[in-house]
Amino acid sequence: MEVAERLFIQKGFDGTSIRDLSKEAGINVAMISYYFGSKENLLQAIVEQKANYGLLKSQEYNAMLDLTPFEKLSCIMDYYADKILNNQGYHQLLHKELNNDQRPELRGIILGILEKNWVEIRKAIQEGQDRGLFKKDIDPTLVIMTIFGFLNQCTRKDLNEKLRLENPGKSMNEIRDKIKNHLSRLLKDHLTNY
Amino acid sequence: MEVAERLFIQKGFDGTSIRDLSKEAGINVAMISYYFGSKENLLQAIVEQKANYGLLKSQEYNAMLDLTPFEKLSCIMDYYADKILNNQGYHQLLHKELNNDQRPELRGIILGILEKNWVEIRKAIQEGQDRGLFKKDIDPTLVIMTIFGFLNQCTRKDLNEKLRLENPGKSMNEIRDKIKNHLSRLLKDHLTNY
Amino acid sequence: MEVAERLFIQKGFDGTSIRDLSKEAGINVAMISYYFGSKENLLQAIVEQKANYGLLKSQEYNAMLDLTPFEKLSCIMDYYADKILNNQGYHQLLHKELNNDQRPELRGIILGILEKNWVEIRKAIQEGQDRGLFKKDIDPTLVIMTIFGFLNQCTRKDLNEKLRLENPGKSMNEIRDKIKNHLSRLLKDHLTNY
Amino acid sequence: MEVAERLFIQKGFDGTSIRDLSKEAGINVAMISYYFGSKENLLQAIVEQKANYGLLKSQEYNAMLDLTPFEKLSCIMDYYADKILNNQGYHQLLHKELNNDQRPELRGIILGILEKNWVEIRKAIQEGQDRGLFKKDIDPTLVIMTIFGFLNQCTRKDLNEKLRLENPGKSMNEIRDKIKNHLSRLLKDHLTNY
DNA sequence: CATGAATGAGTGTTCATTCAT
DNA sequence: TATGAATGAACACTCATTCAT
Repeated sequence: MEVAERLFIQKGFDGTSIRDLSKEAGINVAMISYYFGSKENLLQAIVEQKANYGLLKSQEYNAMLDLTPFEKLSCIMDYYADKILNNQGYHQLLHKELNNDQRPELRGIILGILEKNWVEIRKAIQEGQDRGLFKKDIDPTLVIMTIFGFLNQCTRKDLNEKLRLENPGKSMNEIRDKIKNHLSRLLKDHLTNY
Repeated sequence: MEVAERLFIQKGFDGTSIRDLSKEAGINVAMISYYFGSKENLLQAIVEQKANYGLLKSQEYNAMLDLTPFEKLSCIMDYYADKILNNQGYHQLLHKELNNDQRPELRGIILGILEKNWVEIRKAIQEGQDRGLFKKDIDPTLVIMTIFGFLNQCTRKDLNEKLRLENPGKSMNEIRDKIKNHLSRLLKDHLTNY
Repeated sequence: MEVAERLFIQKGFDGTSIRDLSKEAGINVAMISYYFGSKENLLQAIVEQKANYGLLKSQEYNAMLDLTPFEKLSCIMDYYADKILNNQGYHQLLHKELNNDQRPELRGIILGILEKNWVEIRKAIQEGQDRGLFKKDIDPTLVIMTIFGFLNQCTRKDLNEKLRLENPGKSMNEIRDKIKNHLSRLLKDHLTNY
Repeated sequence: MEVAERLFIQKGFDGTSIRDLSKEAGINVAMISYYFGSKENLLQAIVEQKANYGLLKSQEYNAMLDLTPFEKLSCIMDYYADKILNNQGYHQLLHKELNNDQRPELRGIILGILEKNWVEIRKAIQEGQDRGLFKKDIDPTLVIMTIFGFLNQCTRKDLNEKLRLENPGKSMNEIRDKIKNHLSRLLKDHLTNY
């Protein structure tokens, strides 16, 4: 499944044959059908395996209760940033399948996965707005799109490379912190009544 | 080529056979190889045809000379927003191929296309920073990633739908204005020294 | 289709691969799917091509009007005997598929073909019975089963061989006449009030 | 083996996979190879198990010594009729494999089985001819082909159904008696010098 | 004795492309 | 310029069988 995830991203689902997969994984071609039933099921299995990768565990969320809305939002964003940046390939896979009409069932699953991620962030934003700490005339949906749109860009290999080149001497962790800080500051500027 | 663009997005490049294309376009299967040489060349032709779609024409840019950096940035963003939102399918196609290792030549072309879009925005941001109107401790790259990341999200069909549902009674143009306003305000908040 | 008919009999439909067919027919493996859509359609095409092989042409039947019922029956039987003995392979193919639950549509077609053959014979028998020339206490269905059952046996390769060995010096035509005479005499003995 | 017999008739030997068999029989896929060595051996085992199903036991035959040749023939035919009608599936299986060139060894076995059935009938016919009770100018082979050809037709599912519909209210046993009577009367008409 | 895992060979079908016309 | 016919290669998948346990 690890091999498949990688190849599906590199060559696309339809562009990857089970012979490619079996050769790369060092297994027999029949094994994919044997274990997963079909190539398509393999893709679905990959997606579902990490389905809950970004869902905040309830205890983590409860621990945030005494934080300000912005701190909370910032925490959650950091959380998702880490999750996405640690699973860049998987995340790209999700988005590659997202617009594909050929596999509507899988599409539904992916939409469900992504939707979950939205909920927590939306809650935090709306709490801030309700408590008068965030501007009220801001559409949370557009904000969330901004967040995930930005994190999405961070999974692009060429931009990863660009960031690395533009920040010579910085470790991947430092770059990652930069990304998180950017997001945090961006939203502070945008949401809060300074 | 229009049919191909549509099908390549709906079903992916490898998921679309030239028989699908020829049937949908009402032409002979041999025509694609005949005119384009190969299916891959067809894809490349599609990409290259619109290659310069987002490049500001020089006269448009010159007309901006007397604008403030932020007005200039805002203009350019509006310009790209329109271009991208009017060519959502094409834009998705670019990003689908962007991570595909199978067609490195095409990948290079796409990177070139996207890079052009960056340049103008980067110039405007840096001008603002140089003239002390924008905060200096902001990384333009991250800002540009934010902009295009957000516009990218706007090409997702499911999010198009979500926006439509969340803004009942609003026309597509009004929603588009909302998107542009969000971008403009987001960057004003983030970049300028209020 | 000739090659397919032969191989389907020799090795069975499922026992014959399209690679067998293409090699034997000297064509490309893709041609069967190309022309017939599928291997199953090929089988169906073979069956349907000869579908009316045994149907008496109306003018032939009209010419029989002045014959006695038994002469008429005898004529028809001779007719079918020739048709079946000239298409032994095809006839075996029909019976091989007749009990196969896997291809119900084809089964229906075959039943229709065989049914047509019954009608004319039944008519002749019943005419004889109505005119008091044939015994009335005989079930036409069992008689027809006897006729086709016997002709069916005649298509067995091993029995063909046995008949040839038991009738040394006789040509295939002479053996065929013997078969027809047997049928004719058998039914005369059985049906007529001597 | 019972399951296999049924499926081999329904779907053909090549059309039945050992997975079909194992699922239907509720056993492990490896069991067939384990017990029978191969799928082909399973088929052979099925055929051989009932190989002697139609062979008159010697004591039964001896009891016939004081019967007339026609009574004897009639007895034997009744005997075979019962055997075949009680094992319609098996009988069909034999005939399906009879023309299959793929498994010559099995073919030989089947020919041997069917041949045994011929011998007793031929003996009875020839005894009648020798004793001047049956017409001498009749070819026993054609008579036997008529008998087994007819009984063969009786194993066709569609004709079973047809007979049932044409004889409403009659039990299967009554229909079976009708079949036997037909055969008996047919041969009396044909063979004896009334 | 029995089986789940595994495999190489083979299945029918579809592929992008070529070519004579 | 345009196309129907044809093809070799590749496709996802299923096959009967083997083998360690």
